[in-house]
Amino acid sequence: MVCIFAYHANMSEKSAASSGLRERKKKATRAALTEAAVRLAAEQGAEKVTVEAISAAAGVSVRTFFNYFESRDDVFVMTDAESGARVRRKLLDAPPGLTPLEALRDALTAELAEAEQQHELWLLHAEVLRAAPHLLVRLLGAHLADETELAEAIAERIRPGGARPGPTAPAASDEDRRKELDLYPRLLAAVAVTALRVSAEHWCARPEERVFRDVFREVFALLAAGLPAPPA
Amino acid sequence: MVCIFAYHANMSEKSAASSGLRERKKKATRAALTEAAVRLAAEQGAEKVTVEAISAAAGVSVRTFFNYFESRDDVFVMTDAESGARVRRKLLDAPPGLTPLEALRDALTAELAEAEQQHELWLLHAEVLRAAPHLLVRLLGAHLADETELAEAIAERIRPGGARPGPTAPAASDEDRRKELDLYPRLLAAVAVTALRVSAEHWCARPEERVFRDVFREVFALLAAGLPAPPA
DNA sequence: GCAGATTTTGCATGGTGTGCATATTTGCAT
DNA sequence: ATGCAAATATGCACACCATGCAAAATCTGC
Repeated sequence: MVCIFAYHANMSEKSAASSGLRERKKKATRAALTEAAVRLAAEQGAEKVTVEAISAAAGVSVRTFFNYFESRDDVFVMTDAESGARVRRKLLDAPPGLTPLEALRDALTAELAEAEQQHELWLLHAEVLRAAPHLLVRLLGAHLADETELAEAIAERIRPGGARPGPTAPAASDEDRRKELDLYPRLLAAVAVTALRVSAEHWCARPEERVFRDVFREVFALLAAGLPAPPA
Repeated sequence: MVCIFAYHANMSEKSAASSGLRERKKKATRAALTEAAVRLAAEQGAEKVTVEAISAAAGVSVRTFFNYFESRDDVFVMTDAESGARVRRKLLDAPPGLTPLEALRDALTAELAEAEQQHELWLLHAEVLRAAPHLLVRLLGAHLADETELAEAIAERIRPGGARPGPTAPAASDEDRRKELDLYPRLLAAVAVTALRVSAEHWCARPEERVFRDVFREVFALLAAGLPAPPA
């Protein structure tokens, strides 16, 4: 039950194509489990779905399920382990003329475009999460796990090379890395993740009214303007 | 396992002094359970603490534990059920000259001052949560539950009486209430909660450097300025 | 005190999660 | 192909989590 923050350790260990079949089979099993879980949850409600049912639907044993997911709830999170890394890469590669907030907005926009490919399952997933706030919290937790790394990328973009005012002791452990982070990168990362969530929630509540990108851009415009009171 | 979002239903039902001893005893039992849980967790790590141990330390049966908390993890959240209501009240009572962001900042500041009273246990709690990110996520979930209500209060402050542009169909259910909310109040509420969290995390990482209120005010200043890139 | 409501408790039951030993599958070199 | 080493899947045992139910203990108002 160490949990949430380590459940893609499997893939990241030697991720890059350590060997074809093994890697592919693991990805397939993992995908089968998540898809089975989401489809079952869409039918009968997330709380009614047991690990046994999911495992059976995916054609593996219950024990194998727990080899892939630390807990039952984790299977409903469905986070792409490499998504965070892509966003950070895009952030660092963005034109230097952009403000941090703009660069972050564009990086997230690009990532969202890629996520649109699994459209159908994604929507089903959203439906499940709406009915089970409990699981939505887990998803937030997954995003939270990426937050510190995103903050580090932001800090790197602002001050390439890592030069920072103040004491520059060499930081090794995770704990130390968190302490070394400035307030601004942490805040920007956290606010960006929040902005993404609010955009998603608001758009999900009225999907027909506007396309998602418009909501997303309005949110970032509000942030850039300092969250002014809207005109009466 | 319905969870997280309802675990203070007990007290809010008839909260206001339905009868002296009963109410006091319930509060005492609940407090004893949370305090026992936090102290045990501080000693041996949150994951090692069983419900049985907590119940024993608090002098009640295991079954009684589950009368107070929907799940084992909930005991570590330690959220004051009335805190959200106080913040909303303060927000609505704030001087009309303040911007929404300023009013929210002051309301939260005032609430934090009250929370300082349980200083010692609060710090112990922070220590436990740092070692168990899993539980920190639960706390975020608790805050998330307050978020929608906070957003409603913000909307009310902006437009007293609830007059909003667009279709004004009477909204009854919770689902409908969420749909009716504008983007701005939702965003402001979410960002404020996030700002609070980041402030707390940053301060906890370097408690000796600055007092908490200073960190908190800097965060809100950054938000009001539109999150500009910090000076090199 | 007493009747009625509330709370606590023990017990039974089923789902969740982990360690360990074993069987199977895969990668690789021969 | 064949055999060996590493990784993976599985079954089983066991502890913990969580809930429903009925009986006992406690509190409230009279």
